[in-house]
Amino acid sequence: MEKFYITTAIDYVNGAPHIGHAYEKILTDVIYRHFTQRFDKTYFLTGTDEHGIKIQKTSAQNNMSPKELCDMNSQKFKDAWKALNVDYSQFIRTTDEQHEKVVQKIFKKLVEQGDIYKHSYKGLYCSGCECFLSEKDLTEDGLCPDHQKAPEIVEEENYFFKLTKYKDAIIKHIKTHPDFIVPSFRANEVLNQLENIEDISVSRATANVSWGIPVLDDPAQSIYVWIDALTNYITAIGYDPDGSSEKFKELWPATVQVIGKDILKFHSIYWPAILMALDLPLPEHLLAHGWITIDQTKMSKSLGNVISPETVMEAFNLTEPDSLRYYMASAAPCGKDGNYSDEDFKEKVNAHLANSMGNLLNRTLSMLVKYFEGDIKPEFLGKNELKEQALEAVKAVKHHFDYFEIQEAAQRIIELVDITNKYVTDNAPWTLAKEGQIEKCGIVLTNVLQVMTVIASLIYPFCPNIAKAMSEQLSYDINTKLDNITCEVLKSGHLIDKENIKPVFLRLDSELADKSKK
RNA sequence: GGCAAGGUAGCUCAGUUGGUGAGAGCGCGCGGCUCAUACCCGCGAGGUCGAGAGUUCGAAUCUCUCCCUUGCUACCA
Repeated sequence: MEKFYITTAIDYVNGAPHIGHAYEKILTDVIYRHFTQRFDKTYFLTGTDEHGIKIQKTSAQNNMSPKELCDMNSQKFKDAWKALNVDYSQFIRTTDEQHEKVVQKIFKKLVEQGDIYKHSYKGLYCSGCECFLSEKDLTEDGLCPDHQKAPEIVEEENYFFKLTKYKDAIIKHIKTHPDFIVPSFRANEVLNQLENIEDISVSRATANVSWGIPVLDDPAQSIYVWIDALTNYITAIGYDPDGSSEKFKELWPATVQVIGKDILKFHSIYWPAILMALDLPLPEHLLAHGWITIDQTKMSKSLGNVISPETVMEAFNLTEPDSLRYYMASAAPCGKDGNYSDEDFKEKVNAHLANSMGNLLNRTLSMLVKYFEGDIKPEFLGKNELKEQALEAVKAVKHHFDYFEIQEAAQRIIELVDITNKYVTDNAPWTLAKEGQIEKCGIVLTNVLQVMTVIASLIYPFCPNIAKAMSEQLSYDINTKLDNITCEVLKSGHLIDKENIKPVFLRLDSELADKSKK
C-alpha cells in the first residue's frame, strides 16, 4: 500500500483569496485526486498562516481583534475552496491551539539542542517589512524600497536558527536528489542562494509583534514566521517532539509540497534545515509553480487586475467549477507562468470539454438510443480495437502525473478523445445502420462507450462533476482505481433512455463571454 | 550588476545525443459528413527556425559575437 501526502502553502490571511491562490489549490487538488485513484492512503493538507505584524496592524485599523480578522478571512479561503471543489483532508490554521503548543515545544527543543541561540542584533528595521534590512536593500535615499520610509536603527536580542550548520547537508541533498526540486531548473537558483546563506532570526520582541506564539519560558519573545508557519506541515498531522501520532508516522515525509516559486527559498533551504534539526526526513518533492498572469500582465493589487475565482465563475455564469479547474490546471506547463484570459479560457474549455469530449459521449449515446433503444447487446462486446489505445493513454497519464506534468496529462486525455472521435467518423455508425450492418454498428458504439468510461476516470481529477455526470450516463463506477481499468466494464443490457442523455458540459456562450470583458 | 532560461507558422508552443522535403494544437480558409452541444472528420497555410560569423559533406539543433525577452538574485500563491 503506497501512501501519498500532499500539501499546499498556507495562505496569509491579510486579504481575500484571489485567482493565484486558487491556482495553487486547484493544481494540488488535481494531483491529489489523481493519486486517490491509485493509492489507498492519501492525504491533502491546506490552511492559513495567521500570525504576524501585518495581521496585527490590519485588524487594529478595522477595529477588530487579530483573531476576529483571522476567523473572518480564513473562512473566505475555506469558502473559496469549497466553491472550487478542492477536496482537502484537513485545513490547518496557525492559530490552532494544537499547532501553537507544538510549535512552542519544537522551538524549545531546538534551543535545548543548540540549534537556536540568542544573539544581539543591531540593524535597520523596517516595521512595514517586519524585518531587518541590509544597506544594499535600501533606495538611494536610504528608504525601504517597498514602504518608502526610512528604517529605524534597532538593537534587539533575538533568537537565531543555525541555518549555516545545515548548509552542506542541504546542498548535498539537492545534488543527490535531482527530483527534490521540481521543475529542476529551479534547483540551480536554490544552490546559488545557498552560497550566501546566514543564520536566520526566528523570533521578534513581543513588544513589537504581539500577535505571535510566545517563546516558552521567554514570553518577551514571540516566534517568527519560519518556525511558526513552515512547521504546519508536520504539526497538522500530529508531530510532537515528545512523541508523534500514528497518523504522523504513517504520512510523513510528505510526497509533494506544492508552493509558489516565490517561497521556494524558504521551502528548499529553511524548511529542510528545520527538518534536519528535528531529525526528520525531508519531503520527496517540492513543486514550485509559476504565476498566473492576467492578459499577459502580472496580477497585482496596484494594477487593479486582481481576479477572484468568483469573478470568473460569475462572468461565465458557471454553476460548476470544472471548466475553471480544467483550464487552470492545464493552462501552463508546471513551474512556468501561465496566462489567464477570458478569450483563451472560453476557447479551450469549449473546444476540449464541450466540442470534443462532451459531444463525443452525447453523439454516441444518442445513436445507441436511436438504433438500439439504449441497449448493449451481448454480440457487441469483446471486440474493441480502441482498447489498446485507451490503456496506453492511462499509462501515459499516470507517467505524466508521476513527474507532475499536469498540462501534458490533460493533453494526453484530450488526445484519446480525438482518437475516439476520429474512430466514430471513420466507421460512420449511422451509415452502418442504414446499410443494415446492425451488429457492426453496435460494436462500434459499444467500443466508444467503453473508452468513454476510461476517459471519465482520466478527466475526473480535473473535472470531478463532469466525470460524475459522464459516469452516471454510462452506469460506470467513477471510483474505479486506475489500475483496475479494463476498457471493458460495460456489460450487455439496457444502458440508458433518451431522456437521461444530457450534455455533460455546455459550451460557454460567446455573448456572455463578451459581456464579461467589460 | 551577477546567475539562469529562452527567442521556431496569426496565437500558444514541440522539436532526445547535428542528417529523409521543418512539426502539433487553437484560430482562419476550403471540402466532407449528418449520429451529436452549428458538432465531428479531411485538406491547406508556404514560417530567412532573433541577427551575424564560424565548425561540418550537412545545423533550428555545436562554437563565438551581438540584439531582445523572461526568471532568480531582492517580503507577497
